[in-house]
Amino acid sequence: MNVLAQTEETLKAQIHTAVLAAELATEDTIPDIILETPKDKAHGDFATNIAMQLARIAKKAPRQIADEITANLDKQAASVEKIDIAGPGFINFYMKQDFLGEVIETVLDAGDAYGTSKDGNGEKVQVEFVSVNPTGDLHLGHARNAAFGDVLCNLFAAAGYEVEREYYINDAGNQINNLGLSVEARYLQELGQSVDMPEDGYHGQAIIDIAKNLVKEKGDAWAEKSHEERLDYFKEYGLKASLRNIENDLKDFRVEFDSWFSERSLFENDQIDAALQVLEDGGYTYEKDGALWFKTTAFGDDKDRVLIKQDGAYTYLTPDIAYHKNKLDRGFDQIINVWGADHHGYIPRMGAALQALGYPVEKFSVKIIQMVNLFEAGEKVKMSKRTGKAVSLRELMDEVGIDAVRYYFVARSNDSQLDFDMDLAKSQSNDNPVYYVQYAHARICTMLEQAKNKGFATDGDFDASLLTAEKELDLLKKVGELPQVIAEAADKQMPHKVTQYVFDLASTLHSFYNAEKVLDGDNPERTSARIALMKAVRQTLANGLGILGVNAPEKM
RNA sequence: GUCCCAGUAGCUCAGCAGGAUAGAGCAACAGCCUUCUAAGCUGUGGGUCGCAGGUUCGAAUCCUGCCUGGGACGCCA
Repeated sequence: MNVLAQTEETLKAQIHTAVLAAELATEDTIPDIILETPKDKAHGDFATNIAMQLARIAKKAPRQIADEITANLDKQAASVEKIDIAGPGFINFYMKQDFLGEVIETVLDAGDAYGTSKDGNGEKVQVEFVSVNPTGDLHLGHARNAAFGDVLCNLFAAAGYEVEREYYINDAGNQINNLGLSVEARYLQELGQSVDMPEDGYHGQAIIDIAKNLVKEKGDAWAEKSHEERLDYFKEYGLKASLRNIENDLKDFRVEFDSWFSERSLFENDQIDAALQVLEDGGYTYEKDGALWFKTTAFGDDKDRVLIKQDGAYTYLTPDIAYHKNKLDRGFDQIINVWGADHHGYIPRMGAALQALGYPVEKFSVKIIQMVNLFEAGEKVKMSKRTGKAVSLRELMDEVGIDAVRYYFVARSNDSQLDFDMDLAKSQSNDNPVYYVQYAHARICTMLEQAKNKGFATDGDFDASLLTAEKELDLLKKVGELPQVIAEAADKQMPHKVTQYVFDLASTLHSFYNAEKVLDGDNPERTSARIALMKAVRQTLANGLGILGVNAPEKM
């Protein structure tokens, strides 16, 4: 299945055996053999630093150790052509030329499944992301969260985890009241009344649109009703409309959730009181100043947190504790939350809660997505809920394009802040690296089309050993890396590794394309091999882009 | 004051479970289209890896302290 990994495993095992045979270490003292792919091709196909690591154990000079290892290595069994000892004691392995020969067949046989693995062992992972309050449009920052979360889930799925995407709907808090008030104000304004927006109102365009719709559907019927009656209705109406907008926007952004979890359902099922009871029974709560407190300091938090306020209402934390309890009770091996940087301070108290409830805290983790800074006309735009001034996901999709936005947001580490230059994204969208990658895919598709038109066989047998040009070997090696890239990106939860990989592969393809001709009537056998190579690269690019949720076009 | 993230080329960022001369894109400069898509390729220039210590055969990577920028420290959500 995974040619490269198999080759590496065999080589590692042979090195292991050689070290023992040379009596440089024992089964107990031998370190893990680490193989790396040298950055410089002059250093071979694989390299290991084992000789340096053994220096202490064997009490010999690294280069001497390296000599002894190579003398004891079964080159034949490891498919090694040549060995060099270099630098301070690196052992460089040059593999027999055909070690990459099976790559193409492996890729073509696996098709869309190439790159996937079973590393995750079917472990059940749940990722909760976006979870924006249903009080307006999704904006720039949410888009980053959505792209990251979605690609992370794709990665988990590809790496053999069982993954579920969940959106937590905050439909029970104060903000729903504010939503109702905001819709009410906009509604009355639509009807020509001069009404101020509430202090904590939501000023975005989304609420205005909702109010317009209300007027269209119901006319001024609700202006006559009592404020209380109206508010009740507007809250529900606003909530439903907002959720519909959010779901639509996300769907168009190619993000679909398996589960939408309502905060209210926790109230309705008494799950909050149940969670509180467990905390109380554990002796983790106390009353002070007319409020109920949670001793999060017992688990390393800065200060204790209020669970029930003086006025008898829950704080935000309380239902959230019940929510996370609910998640773990659903039997996930891992629950991952994707949060904005402004929520990072919330992690210790959530961790505290889960510990107090008796869950292993390792099952819970949070990925923090750093802020997105918006630049327009060279100036940083301050985003604020109050003014509603922010670029929405919808605008981004319309003006920049879905592929470009998704790619852009997962091109960087989630730990780094991100500058988003709206003018650049709009005006120079052709400079976006996503097109570079897509172009590589389209280029291959054109070649394959040409091959058909010119009468070359595109499905026949081929001899992979004819692929000996430097650029061909580069491509084979790169293509062979995908399974490890996906496995590592999933394991480290770093989607941007895939973005980088796909870019590198595209670069290798473009370089090959400019150096070698694929369709050559004078050399039909090599042409067949190259066509097969192109098909493998195309598949690999498509699979990588698939993980990113970016289209792989056949023409550009 | 405490906590989190970042500080690497002119700009935006990779690299950080320690390893060989620190990489890419953009920008700059010089080349490459009668030949499968030039949204491409090839080459050149450009770096005290924030600063100072420490750990070791070896540190951009690990530890400590400091500096700078951003974020968080609510009986808001």
